[in-house]
Amino acid sequence: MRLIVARCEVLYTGRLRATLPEATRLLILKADGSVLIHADAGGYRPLNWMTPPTVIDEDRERILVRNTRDERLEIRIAEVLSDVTHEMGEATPLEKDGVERELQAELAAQPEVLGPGLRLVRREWATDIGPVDLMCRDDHRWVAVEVKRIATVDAVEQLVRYLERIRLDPGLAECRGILAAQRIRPQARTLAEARGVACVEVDLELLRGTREPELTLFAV
Amino acid sequence: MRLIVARCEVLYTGRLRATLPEATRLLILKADGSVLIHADAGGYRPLNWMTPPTVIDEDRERILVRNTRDERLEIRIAEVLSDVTHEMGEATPLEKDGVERELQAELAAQPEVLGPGLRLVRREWATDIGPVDLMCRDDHRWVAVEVKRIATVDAVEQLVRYLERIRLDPGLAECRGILAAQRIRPQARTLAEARGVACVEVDLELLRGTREPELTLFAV
DNA sequence: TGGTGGATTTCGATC
DNA sequence: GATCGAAGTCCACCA
Repeated sequence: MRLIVARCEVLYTGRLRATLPEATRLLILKADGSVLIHADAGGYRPLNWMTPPTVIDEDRERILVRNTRDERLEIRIAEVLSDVTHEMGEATPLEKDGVERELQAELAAQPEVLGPGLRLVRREWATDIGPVDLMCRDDHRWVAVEVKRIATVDAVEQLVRYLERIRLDPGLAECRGILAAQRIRPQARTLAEARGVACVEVDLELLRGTREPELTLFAV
Repeated sequence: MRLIVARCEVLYTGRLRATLPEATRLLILKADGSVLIHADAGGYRPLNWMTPPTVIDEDRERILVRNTRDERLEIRIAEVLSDVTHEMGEATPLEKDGVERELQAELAAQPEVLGPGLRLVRREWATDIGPVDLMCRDDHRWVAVEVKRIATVDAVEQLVRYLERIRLDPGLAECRGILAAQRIRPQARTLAEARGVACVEVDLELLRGTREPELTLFAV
């Protein structure tokens, strides 16, 4: 990894055109061909960047980065303040503990929190336009469940599309829908009501807790 | 801006839990409180990060970053290979030339590419659920246009929602819809057809060119 | 401050 | 390779 601190001007053309007037910035050239340009503020996203694969041409005044899709990042160097290279060794991947995925797993394990008597029939129930997250039953009807971390109107419409398809099957014509999410936006709630879809807000921490009662019972 | 190259292990808890096993990485501590952890590969996105506002506690073995929403980034330092600070001065903002925005501007300037006789009435035509990108007319009817860079089924449904609202006005009851995009996904095209919405794929470079014909006529 | 929609979204799974 | 949905999405705009 090469780290350059330099006064520079930057021009990007590709999916859009963008220019950065001359200022001091950090340039990161990664081993895989990634090039990032960071200012000393502005959060986690670079001002400009180019993702691999790239070809990098460099001389004293300019670093030109190109990729295979006609995108072009030109860094015009006015003054180099620092230019160091570090060997970093191999990359170890990030391990994450789900989000929507985990929510879906918890709800699959305890569907009754979505409604009395609800039991799981299948996760990822296939329809011809894609899988519904959970297919369940209660004592009377089939229930299709769409799981989101944050549910917007899009989630409602996604579920409604699935329901349209599911109900084409005579045996599933009475299938109802539940939108389950950690958070349901007001517009989504309104649309869901209009479309006859039920909304359930669920608390992931709580779900985790109810599955391992011994952990919460003896917690201080 | 402070740049630290160190062997370290990282733990994030907040919206999810994530761990990074010990390896050599670049730590960036920005003046505004942003903290980024980058590997020597993997494109423009940090492995872990924290966006401002943050509180940073540091000692020899550990950097602990917290924000106001119970998120927590703990960097356990095994060995510091480099630790430098650079003054970067104030940030000059990135100037960009649209994307969807520019596409919308080009189509507003030459709506006839969307259909014969089409003329612009208003950009950002207000409805009670948000603005339609372009409202036009041809010789017979009103035409609502939704502009996207890439159009998915969501774009079709967004336009259909607008049309529902627009047609409530008796003078606009006959309004038709056009989905205009650089690229229209097959599913979007299918749904658009089912919903009676027209699709037009447009080429931004071509639009730019047709507006400045002298540039293309005399190009080598 | 919260909601909504765009992004050079990126990223991954799946077909 | 194309497509579709999720993301610690982030981010800006607007009420």
